[in-house]
Amino acid sequence: MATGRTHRPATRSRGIPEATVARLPLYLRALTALSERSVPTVSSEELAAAAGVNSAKLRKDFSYLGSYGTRGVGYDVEYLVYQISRELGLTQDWPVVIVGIGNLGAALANYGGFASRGFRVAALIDADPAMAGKPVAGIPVQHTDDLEKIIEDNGVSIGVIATPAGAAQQVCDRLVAAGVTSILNFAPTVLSVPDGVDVRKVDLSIELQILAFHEQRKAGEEAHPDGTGPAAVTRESDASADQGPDGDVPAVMPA
Amino acid sequence: MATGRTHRPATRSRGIPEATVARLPLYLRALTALSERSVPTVSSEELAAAAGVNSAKLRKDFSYLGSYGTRGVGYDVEYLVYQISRELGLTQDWPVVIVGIGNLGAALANYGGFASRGFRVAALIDADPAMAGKPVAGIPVQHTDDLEKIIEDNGVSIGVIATPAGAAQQVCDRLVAAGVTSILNFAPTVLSVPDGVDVRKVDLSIELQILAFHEQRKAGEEAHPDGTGPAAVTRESDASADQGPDGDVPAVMPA
DNA sequence: GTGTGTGAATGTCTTCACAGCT
DNA sequence: AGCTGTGAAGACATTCACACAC
Repeated sequence: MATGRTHRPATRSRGIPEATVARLPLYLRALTALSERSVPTVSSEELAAAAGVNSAKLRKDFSYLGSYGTRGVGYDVEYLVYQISRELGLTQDWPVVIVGIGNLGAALANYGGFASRGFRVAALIDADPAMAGKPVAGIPVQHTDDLEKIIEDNGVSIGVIATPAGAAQQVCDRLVAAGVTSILNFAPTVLSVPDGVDVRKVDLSIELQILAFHEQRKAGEEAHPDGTGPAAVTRESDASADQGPDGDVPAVMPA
Repeated sequence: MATGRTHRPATRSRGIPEATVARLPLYLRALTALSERSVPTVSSEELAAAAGVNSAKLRKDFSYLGSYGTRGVGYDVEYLVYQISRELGLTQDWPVVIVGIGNLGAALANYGGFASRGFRVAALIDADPAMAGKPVAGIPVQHTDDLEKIIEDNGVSIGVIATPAGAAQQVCDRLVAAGVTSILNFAPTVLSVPDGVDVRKVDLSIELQILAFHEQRKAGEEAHPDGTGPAAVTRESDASADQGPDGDVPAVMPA
């Protein structure tokens, strides 16, 4: 299953921290915008503001890549764009397949940010025979039966799953068996994959739930300017259980 | 990533760790599935496997909510579903507006995972006059001109931005001025918001770039048959997943 | 003077391992 | 005997603050 791995030995000095990797695309976007406006150099302070992080973090992140700045001056925009692109592997072309061409799949297929970042939609795949041949975003949809051939013919190593939850694991298994080693999963399910396959997961529902948590907290705390927040946790007592400011009525929710 | 809140003051002593909050929806989904199969109790080990995390982490997470388990036995499924729902604020109804009804906005409007989790699409808003009145997912699209009125009339506090990048900040400003305090941003741009407004961001392009980074690394190091090679990843990230049992399609993406 | 690069300090998250309850 | 709940240890991430290069 997806979890795993009791042993991950010490990171060799070569590795870039995961948190840093996750921010590189952010910096890259900000730099690209500067590049388009022909801005030659930028300071950590300015770039950090554009990327929405603080400058100390940005400098620390860049320090893992190397010393690409000039003290007293800042960073050369074009040079940094290249270095980050290279580090992320975007100087090469990544063919990608999208499986599941429903509302979401179509939206993804139409997404313009692909080509500009080294990604190319190599194929669209759907299980519905009625979809086969229909062009979406200018690319004809192909049937799931041909999935393996499509992967192999195009040398695809990155797959995007936009199917309903029920189909996701099966699609995933076929993708992996055909040679895909990185998966971006939009289906609301936990995928299990063999070791060495990378899965990232995006789900609207989770994001909204996290927002709801903070939203609820705001509402509950606006009567506590001192920060004493609503009721301390109900340790021990499993009977009473209540803490929210507004006593909500029970009833476990439906699915 | 996602901004937990632009700058949370140091006064956070009673709170649930952000990392834990981000996993609660995951547990909730696994529990909901168990509930539907009428499973009465579950151990931390089993539930952890279903949610794709390890059991120590899960127990620690639950310990922040209270002592809801029974030693030697496990957790009562229904009870936990209720407790987590309440903690996340899902026992109440959250009206949500979606702004920008393009491919992505339509996909979001059609997303089934809303209602099942306490979210209700109160309105769809688009700047294109040609869209006005057209029903998407059974809900008529309204024009941007009426944004403020819609927000106020429906008591909306959560907004979803699915517009092109160029329009996002402006839409955001209007949402915030009208009273929205939580925003889920699908546009590939950094939004600036006043203190007290919570923004989370979902960006397809970033997810793909992170995958490309690891993919490149695998390719570069595949000469390590002894296992010294690249760490098995199976990422979880901060923008992740969830949802209900069958066939919902989540969505995401920038323009 | 200006702004980078980075050790050291601080804070957060995960994992371990076991005491304690059922 | 079994499984939770949690201090303590460890890994990881962020922030501080300043020496150093330009």
